[in-house]
Amino acid sequence: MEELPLAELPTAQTERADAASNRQRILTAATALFEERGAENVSMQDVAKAACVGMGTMYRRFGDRVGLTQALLSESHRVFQDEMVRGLPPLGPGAPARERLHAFGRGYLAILDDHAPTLAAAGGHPLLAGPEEAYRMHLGILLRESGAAIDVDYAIVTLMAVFDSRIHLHLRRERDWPLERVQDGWCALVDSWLGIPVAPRPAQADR
Amino acid sequence: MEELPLAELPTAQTERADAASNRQRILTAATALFEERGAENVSMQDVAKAACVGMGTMYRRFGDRVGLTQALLSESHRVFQDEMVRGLPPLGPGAPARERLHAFGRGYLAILDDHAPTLAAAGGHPLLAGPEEAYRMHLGILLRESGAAIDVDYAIVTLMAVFDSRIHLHLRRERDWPLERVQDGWCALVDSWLGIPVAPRPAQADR
DNA sequence: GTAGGAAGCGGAATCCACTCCGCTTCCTAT
DNA sequence: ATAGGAAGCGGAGTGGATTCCGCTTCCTAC
Repeated sequence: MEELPLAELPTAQTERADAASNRQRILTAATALFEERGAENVSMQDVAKAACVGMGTMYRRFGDRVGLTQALLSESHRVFQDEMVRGLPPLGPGAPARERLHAFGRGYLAILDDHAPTLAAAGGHPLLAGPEEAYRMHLGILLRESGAAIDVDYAIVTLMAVFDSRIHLHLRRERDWPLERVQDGWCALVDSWLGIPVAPRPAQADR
Repeated sequence: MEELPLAELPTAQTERADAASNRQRILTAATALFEERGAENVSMQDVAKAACVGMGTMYRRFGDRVGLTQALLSESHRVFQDEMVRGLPPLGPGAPARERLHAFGRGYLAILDDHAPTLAAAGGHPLLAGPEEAYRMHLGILLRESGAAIDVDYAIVTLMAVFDSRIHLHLRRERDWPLERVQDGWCALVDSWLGIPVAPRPAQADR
């Protein structure tokens, strides 16, 4: 079956005890602060101070702000990726490629919807940064499975480009689109790539 | 015919003489520095110093780094937008919507290809920042003209999302895609949205 | 139990984008 | 010509991410 690298939790193992405790302290502090004031009003200093830790520690652990943010989100992603690979259809194996793609998009966008502000404050991009490799792969497998005669890698780019947190926020906040419209749009994009004529507009074909 | 707001050049008129000369000085200095060292190695300070101008002036004039960058590119865009609205087919009026869309994408990507590093250093996004309104509108008109039964606004988002400079750089540099592959991909995306079956892969149907 | 060195730590220093504000320069209306 | 005030100016100041590096703490091998 599919062999995807799950978002790896940095299980201690090679990690020194004090380091592990610091990581935890930082994550806890960051979660609390982000929730309390919104990520865009929290500086790395703030987190360090709240965690009683120096800047060096934060950066040794997480690399940069994007890294910290991703670590914060990794739990959601681990769960989601697990459902993707091992869960029930339509997200998990068993359903036809198109259904799985739709389920994936709706799920991913739902998660993104929760975290877009935090992500936007950090500035990363899903297509480019780290742990989303698994998603690219998943999409690739399903698109190929569907048999459409397309440049699959480019299709993946288009499918993930709209996962940009800034774009998502723009649609949701500036333009006031309901999440469902974004999700429907994404599913329509999938259908386009698969060469499926035109879901005759929301007769609620799926979901 | 189409009524698009061209990228307005800040024609003096209301602008004081000293201000105009400073603007020019800044643009010249920025162009030179960006070319010389690459935009990512040039700070706003550097530009101000080279232009013999204070920071206040730079920011009064251009708002922020994205603004400065856009001003630098505005000439290319003005020309391109003019061709779009008044030029010859297939980019200009006269050709069928699909041809015009393809020509638009190829042209836009060609420009982006020249300026992606500069844009990436500034951090803006075409979908979100300023003068690209005209492009959104243009795409909207053509997509509607084509008669496809789609969520045109969402389609526009997908079409412009891949104009992100970071994504473009990623494809061109990290993945080493030739520009033409990106352009072909974009045209295929258009065709998908238009419900055009599958250009049987590069038999060079258009361009 | 302990020495040694790798891994980790703290926080000051650096680099930058962007803001603030008192001073200066245009340009227009007299 | 020229006064008045709006528009513009410079550059120090602010806040935040990220880096640097000398010091400390683990933990392993004896």
